[in-house]
Parts: sequence; structure tokens; C-alpha cells
Amino acid sequence: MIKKNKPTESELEVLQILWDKGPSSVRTVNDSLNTKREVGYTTTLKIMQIMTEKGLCKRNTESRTHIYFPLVQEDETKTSLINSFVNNIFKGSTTKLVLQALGNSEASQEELDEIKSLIEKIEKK
Amino acid sequence: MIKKNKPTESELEVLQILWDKGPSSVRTVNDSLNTKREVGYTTTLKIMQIMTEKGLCKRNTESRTHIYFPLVQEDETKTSLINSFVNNIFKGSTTKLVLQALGNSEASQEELDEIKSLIEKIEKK
DNA sequence: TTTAAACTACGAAGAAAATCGTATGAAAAA
DNA sequence: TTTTTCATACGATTTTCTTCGTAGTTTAAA
Repeated sequence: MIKKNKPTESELEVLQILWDKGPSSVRTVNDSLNTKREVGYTTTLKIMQIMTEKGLCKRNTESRTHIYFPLVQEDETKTSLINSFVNNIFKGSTTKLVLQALGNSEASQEELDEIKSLIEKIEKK
Repeated sequence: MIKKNKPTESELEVLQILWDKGPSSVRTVNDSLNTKREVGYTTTLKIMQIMTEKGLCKRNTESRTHIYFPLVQEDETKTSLINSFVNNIFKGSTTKLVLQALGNSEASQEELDEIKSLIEKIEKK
């Protein structure tokens, strides 16, 4: 883990949209955000400009409407977020997190099977 | 989940100490914090006063040195934190969190066994 | 009794994030 | 062409959290 580009919550919301939809304009991202909560257009614009400064994303400015795309990977970013979460809250023990998360979840049998098969795979190594 | 008393990072550090050590004075908490990072005494005091206002803890002011104790439970609080984490980052799917967390962890066989037995217990219900 | 140490209260400075208003210019519509 | 719509840029404000300095009090030490 070289850079600790920990995105803020807002930045993460934007990243999630970029990961899901691929390269997008500010308008697209803002519309998407507004399906969940009210955000002003220039607010979203500002956030995305800051994200660009921070290196969280990059943009194509050839056309008037700039197109933004993520520079950080979904998996990597989330893994890093999980790690700091686990460090903050579970003293570094991922297992504690998993136990507590699972203990309170309403996981279906399919989901449990998925987890079991992942565990098997780990055990084989 | 009625109240969304989401503690901040600092508040969580304090809570963790109160959960671990039981009712404590500001001095005790501050000393404990300082084993990990440098924090001024009045900083810790202020945080704990704010926590009291917020209802995260309560204090006994009978003696000059106030004794603080948590008003929120460790399990409940962490579960609630996990839930918002899962909502923010995994679109509400606890399973996704578990899969990704486990996939990148270095869990020992004992830990894996613990998880497996929890899964069995869930399946039996 | 005088001095020093340990507490709390409280205001305020600082830092980081989020939000927005306004200016400006380009493109599309009328 | 004129007007309206839609972009970006950017400063400024607001909010939240963190941190600390100082004042005032009580207790302990000298």
C-alpha cells in the first residue's frame, strides 16, 4: 500500500458511480447522486475537480463537457478502506469484523455457500 | 436502529478505551491515548465533554475527578458502524464485505474454523 | 500558610470537507 | 442574430471535527 489516498465519503460516492457507469460527465454523476440525495451541480463539480487534483480521477477536456474517469481501482480502494476500518474498530482483526458482520446479517443460503466455498479455497492454499 | 449516534474517529477511540477499561477519568483515557499518539490533556477532556453532550457517555461528577462511562454498547455501536460501512461501500451487501475482507486477509486456520462454525450455527436456524 | 499540581470549563483557533453563488464563456434554441 | 441553456472556474461560506490556551478552583505538597 503505497499511497493512502483515502477518499472522503462524497468522493467515494462519486467513485462508485464512475466505477459502475464508466467515464462520465459531471452532469451524469450529479444526476445519479440526486436520485439518492439532493446535491447542487456545482458541489458535485467542485468535488470532482478536487478529486482530479488529488489524483483520484482524471478527465478528458477535449470537448466542452469534460469526461471523468477513475484512476483508482475499485478492489484496491475498498480493500484499503476495509483495512483502516478493521484497524480502527477491530484492532486489526479481520476475523472479528467478519464474525460480527455475519452474525448480524440476514445472509441467504446462497450467500453462505459462497462464503464457505471461499473459505475452502483459502484452506487449500 | 433509532438513533444514528455515529461517533467520530476520536470519539470511537475514547469509547474503545471506556469499553476496555470500564469507567475512567479523563486522565486515564488521555494516558491510554498517548501510548499510541500524542494528544493534549484538554483535547481529550473536550472530546469527552462533547461525547457527554451527545449522549455517547455519562459522567459521575461527585468527586472532583469526573468518572466517565459509556452509554452506548460496544456490539451495538460496531454493528451500526458496519451497517453504514456496508451501505456506503457495498451497496448494503454484507456478504460482499465478508467476501472481500476474507479474500484479502491472512486468517489462520483457527479463525477460519471459527467463521465456519458461525456459519453452521446460522444455517441451523 | 504558601506554593505547586491536578481538574474542569470554555472560548477560539485550525484544518478538512462540503456546499454554494457568481462570473464567464460556449453551444443550442428561438 | 438574439436569447436561453449548459459548462467550467473559483472564491467564499458553512459545517464538522480536532486541538489547544487560559482562567478559575480544588486538592496536595512544601
